[in-house]
Amino acid sequence: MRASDRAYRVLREEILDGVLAPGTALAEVEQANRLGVSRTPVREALARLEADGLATAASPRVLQVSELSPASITALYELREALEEQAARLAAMRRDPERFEGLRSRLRLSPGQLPSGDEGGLRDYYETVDALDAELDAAVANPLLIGALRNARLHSARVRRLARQHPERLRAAASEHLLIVEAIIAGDASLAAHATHVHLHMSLRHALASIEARQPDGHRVA
Amino acid sequence: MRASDRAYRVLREEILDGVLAPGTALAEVEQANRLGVSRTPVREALARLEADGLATAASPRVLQVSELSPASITALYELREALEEQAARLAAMRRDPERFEGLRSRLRLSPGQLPSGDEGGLRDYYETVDALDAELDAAVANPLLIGALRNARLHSARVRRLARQHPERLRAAASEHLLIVEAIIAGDASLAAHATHVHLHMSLRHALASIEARQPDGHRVA
DNA sequence: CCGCAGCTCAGTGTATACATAGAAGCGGGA
DNA sequence: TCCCGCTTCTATGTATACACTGAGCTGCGG
Repeated sequence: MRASDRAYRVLREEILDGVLAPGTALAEVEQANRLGVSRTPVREALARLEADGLATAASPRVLQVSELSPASITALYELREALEEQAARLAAMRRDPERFEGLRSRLRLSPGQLPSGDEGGLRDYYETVDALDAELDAAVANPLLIGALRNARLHSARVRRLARQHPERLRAAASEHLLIVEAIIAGDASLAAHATHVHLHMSLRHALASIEARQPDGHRVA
Repeated sequence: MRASDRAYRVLREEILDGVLAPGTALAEVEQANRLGVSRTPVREALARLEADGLATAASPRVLQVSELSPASITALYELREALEEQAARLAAMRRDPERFEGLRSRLRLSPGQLPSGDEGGLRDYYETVDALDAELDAAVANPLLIGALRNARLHSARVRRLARQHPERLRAAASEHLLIVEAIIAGDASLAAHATHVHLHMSLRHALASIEARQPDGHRVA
């Protein structure tokens, strides 16, 4: 694999996981030394991160890890609303019903598996959600829309790892996802879109509450 | 200005204008020689173009100017629907009404100025549309959404320059825009979104018809 | 003591040299 | 004549050298 790709993935993962906290300066030489490659691939990786919105140019010469504030999370959900409702609509219109049946089964089982509390159930659930995303992409069959969705998912993953996930919320999310999948299988575009809206609304509410609970003063998250 | 920025802008403009036709290979050395800079800034420019979706990696080593087919135009409009309806909704909710009044006046005058047929009226109209985009961005106040919108506008500009613009269509577009602006001033989010939907529908229909008329066999546009 | 000018230097922006891999063309053999 | 394999060569990927700008510090003058 190319060194620039590795640099990009490492940096991206570190930003998503919070290892590189918001506001951290991303200097070319420093990261090049740390990652054991030259400035050239690092430079390319940083450019990609900036294009993704995970890094922001604070001034012409300094690049920082993007802030993750309640405001920016709300903004993310406004974008997701636009993209995911459209995706759900189009998927319901274009899907091959059979391809979503496996997901329906898995989501029906999820509520029972999640309260177990072990790590396995949670990772399994996220794999199901990822599979749903993949099927949505396949059904939507719109490269531009998929590209925008992918970027939004990047930021979503960051929020997901910041917000503490309670089992009860995950169970609710699973049933929300189930409704979306059922609407898609039924070819009900309107229901798919509205169910997506509901899911995003609940998800945002939970994310904000979870972060607020963790950092009551709001100072540690700028 | 940085050489990489210049390279990016030149290449972008050439792609939008069709000087670099869809399918054209974008080789680093070739473009570097042509633009009079080294490979380094060209490399950065090409990476940005690929991130924009204006260039596509045909194989791991060859980058090409993206195709512009009826299918990809339809896909673009599906993305614009999602983004611009959301933007219109949010703008209607958050706008400072006074900032849109100038646009309203200009759009009311547009139909009378456009039939003149001269280049000035047309350029003036596009400036009005650009100003509308800028006011929308300001009102929406959502960096992520604005970023996605900007990218969609890039592709829209490409379609606009490909499709022949009849004065009658531009007059209709102006009145569609006027309705959107009036809805935003009135704070009517639902109307703003629906008016945007209508505008995009008419615009897509016109664009497809215009391209079909120009290239009946569909061979020159892959 | 404070403010400004000049300097130093760290870090980016660009150019270029080197490494490498993929593709195309050529030659030999069946 | 066709196919396979080798070679060569071109274009990308990476490293590094050089250029330059902007920020911060220091020292002088008021």
